[in-house]
Amino acid sequence: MTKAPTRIQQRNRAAILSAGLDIFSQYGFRGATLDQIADAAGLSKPNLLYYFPSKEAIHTALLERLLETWLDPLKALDGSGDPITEIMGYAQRKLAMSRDFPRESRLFANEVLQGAPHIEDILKTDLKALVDEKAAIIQRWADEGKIATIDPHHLIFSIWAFTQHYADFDVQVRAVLGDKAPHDGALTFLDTLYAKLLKP
Amino acid sequence: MTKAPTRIQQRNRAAILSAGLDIFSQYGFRGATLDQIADAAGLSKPNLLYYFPSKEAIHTALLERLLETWLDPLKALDGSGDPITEIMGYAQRKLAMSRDFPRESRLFANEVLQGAPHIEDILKTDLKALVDEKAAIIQRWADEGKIATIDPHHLIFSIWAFTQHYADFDVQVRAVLGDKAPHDGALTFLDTLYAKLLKP
DNA sequence: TTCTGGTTTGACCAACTGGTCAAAAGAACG
DNA sequence: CGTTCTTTTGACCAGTTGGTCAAACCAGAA
Repeated sequence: MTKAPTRIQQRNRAAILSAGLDIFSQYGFRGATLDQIADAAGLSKPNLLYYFPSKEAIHTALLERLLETWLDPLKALDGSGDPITEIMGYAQRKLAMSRDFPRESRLFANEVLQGAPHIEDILKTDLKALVDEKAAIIQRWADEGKIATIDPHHLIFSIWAFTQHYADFDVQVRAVLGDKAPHDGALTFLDTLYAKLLKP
Repeated sequence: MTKAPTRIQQRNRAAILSAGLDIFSQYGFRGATLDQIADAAGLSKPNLLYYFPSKEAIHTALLERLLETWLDPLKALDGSGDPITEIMGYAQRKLAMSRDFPRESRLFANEVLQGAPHIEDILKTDLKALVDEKAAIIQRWADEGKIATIDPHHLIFSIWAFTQHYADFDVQVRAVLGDKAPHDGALTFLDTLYAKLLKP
């Protein structure tokens, strides 16, 4: 039976995960160093390795924690709800995640960009199953004439691409827009875009 | 006066740039190693450093070569052409680049994801100027009633996001779609999407 | 207070990193 | 052939990397 973690353990493990998220999301797995993470967490390197057995363990813990919540917005798409409302709601939730959890989005982007070495299996099983299930719902809505006829998979890709773009390419978006906060305009655009696309 | 490069120089520099593109686009600047690049180029590490003075020099050369052509599709957007045709043509050219030059797309994505340390200035000057210029054209078209009223900057972002998604998140797209070639469906979807969005 | 178990650290290590250099090995050309 | 210039390489280096370990430190229970 595993013992309950002490207060110190909780605090330090949390600090390490937060620091790891900062560093990994910025430099990718191979580009990040334990020294950087330890420094950002306010711990010495040996002390960091007292809480996590290896660099890989930190990265894995982060990815697992991320994947738990990453797919929630799509899971919440309800086949018995109003089609337009459901799909637009999904896109809006995804955009909100991009605004509220940009580091997580970039961690995921880094992982997938580099060939998804740690999560390829999950993508091929869990993610594919979830997407296929929701795509079938969207397809049914199209067949019933409740939304326009479009390819459900590419519809989902377009939502991923557009919403995550504001987190993953943040520097570029800011460089082009200047001071203006990007997310307000993004939300308006997103609403217009999918309203027009989905209208039967 | 600089001498003309020999055949060997041309061949080896090209091999190094191709190998560097492979490695940098997969691991990012910090994650890539000279040994990997040298190995992929079929050269020894000292020999590689005979052609490029440093790791950074290879990376810079790649980014410079990339930026020359990366913005061409947007530059080609013609303010005197037919609005719908011009914008849809731009999106199609971008999607074609994603299909034909996925490594370049991922090199760019890695750079921007990691905060664009080497090209932030270019983004803020050249890229911003180009985007602002084309956004003004699109805004004019909207004001003249030739296309629907939308935010031109976010329209451009959406085109970048959607088209590059197929190169940058290739592993994820393949994991979800299985065997099916993604680009055919993507092109059809893209055409439908922007036709509906832009129709006044 | 002592004892105990969790916590922290300095010193250390082998492997790898980007990069150097002198010397050897090829081309090119008369 | 010999000469000159380009190309390639093995040996090497200092700094960094992920990771280890014994010893020291500390919080709390008895």
